[in-house]
Amino acid sequence: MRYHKIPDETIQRLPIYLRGLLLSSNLLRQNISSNTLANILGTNPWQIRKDFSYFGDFGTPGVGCDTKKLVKRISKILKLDVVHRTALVGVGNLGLAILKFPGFKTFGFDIVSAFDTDLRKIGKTIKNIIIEDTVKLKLLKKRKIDLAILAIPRESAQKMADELVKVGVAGILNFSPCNLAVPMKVKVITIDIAMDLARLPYYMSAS
Amino acid sequence: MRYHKIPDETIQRLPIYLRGLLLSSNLLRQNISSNTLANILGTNPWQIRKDFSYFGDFGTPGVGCDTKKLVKRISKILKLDVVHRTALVGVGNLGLAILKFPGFKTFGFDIVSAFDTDLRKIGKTIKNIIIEDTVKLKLLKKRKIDLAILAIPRESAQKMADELVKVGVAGILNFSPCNLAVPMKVKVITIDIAMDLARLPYYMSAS
DNA sequence: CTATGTGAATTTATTCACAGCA
DNA sequence: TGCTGTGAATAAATTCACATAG
Repeated sequence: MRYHKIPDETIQRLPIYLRGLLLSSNLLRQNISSNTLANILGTNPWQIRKDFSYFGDFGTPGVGCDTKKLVKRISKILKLDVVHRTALVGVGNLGLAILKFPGFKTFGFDIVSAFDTDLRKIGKTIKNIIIEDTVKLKLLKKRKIDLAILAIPRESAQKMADELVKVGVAGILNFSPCNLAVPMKVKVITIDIAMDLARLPYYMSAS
Repeated sequence: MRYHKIPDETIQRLPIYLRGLLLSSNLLRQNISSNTLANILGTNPWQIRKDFSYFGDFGTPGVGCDTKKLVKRISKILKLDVVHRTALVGVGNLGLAILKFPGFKTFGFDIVSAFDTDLRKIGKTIKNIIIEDTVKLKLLKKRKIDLAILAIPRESAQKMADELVKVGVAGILNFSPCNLAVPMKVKVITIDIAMDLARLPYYMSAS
């Protein structure tokens, strides 16, 4: 099954695998078995083997998979093998947390611009990035930024998304609790923290 | 199909439906059709109707579904019909954002305690909540808090999760980029922002 | 003897299409 | 006529079980 379309669910899991592999390779492990990886991630080995089977052989039976090779291959599939110049829109508490979070760089995301509407914030510098006025959003095109993180209140989210689309952004990570209507060619992934929290009680044992 | 186990995927979607319904009822709409709701949320009507069919009749053919009734029913299923006393562990940038975010209350989550290890933060008050030392985590039991939001660096996440389990927490919303090993009876939902961002480039059109 | 890779079997979810009700 | 609710049809994902390779 070497030549096969990778299912969407597999794509969803690849970043998790990548995380586990990087964690493991930090420990200077050269090879890893599906069992070990499953343990680290809290999944099962079959799933991992099946997922990997969609894009080629890595494993040596009896030994495991070459960690570095796997990392490279998965990064390539996810297009994380090139640096993605990213803009942050909305430098509130959440925006700040995102701006200061070191974990993005690991996966090739470089936040190079930050925007806000608040005059008190505009002009300030955080992590070597000057916060600029959102009216200057068209700078994104010049700066070759095609990815944006949207961390603003719901009320203005759709409007700002429209602006981002206009200046040529191809992907948006949206933290506003709402659906964003965008052209088909633009991909939006929404993280709605309250929604994830809202799933918890259902699964919690009666207390 | 009135008496039927609700599939997991449906449970995952219920909070989204709830969000849409609340949004819609804010507009003083009494009834809503699966088509309208699908438009708001960016899904399709069949899915919604199918999902709703697992737990009873709401709709009036030709008219739509009673918004209020639906909200009540979904809230009940997700156990969001009671207030959940919640603790925040880790008051960094992300923790602050969470603490100040008003959206949790809508779904019945009341953040009543906050903890940190940083001596400079302990004792400070934010939103009427005094930040306490994590060594006092056992207070959770006394305060009848069974739900925790964990917003701390990965290095200490597992250790803190162990503590939380010890003091009787039944659910954890985990923002650390790692799997948490917990007893089966405890439910963990992990939000790994970098992981979600890492899925974006794959879906972005070649730029 | 251990761990991979994958067809086949099973389970689960999505989509369709339409009967039936207001 | 418009919209619901749901069996049936389709599609997809997960799990199993085992042949195979080091």
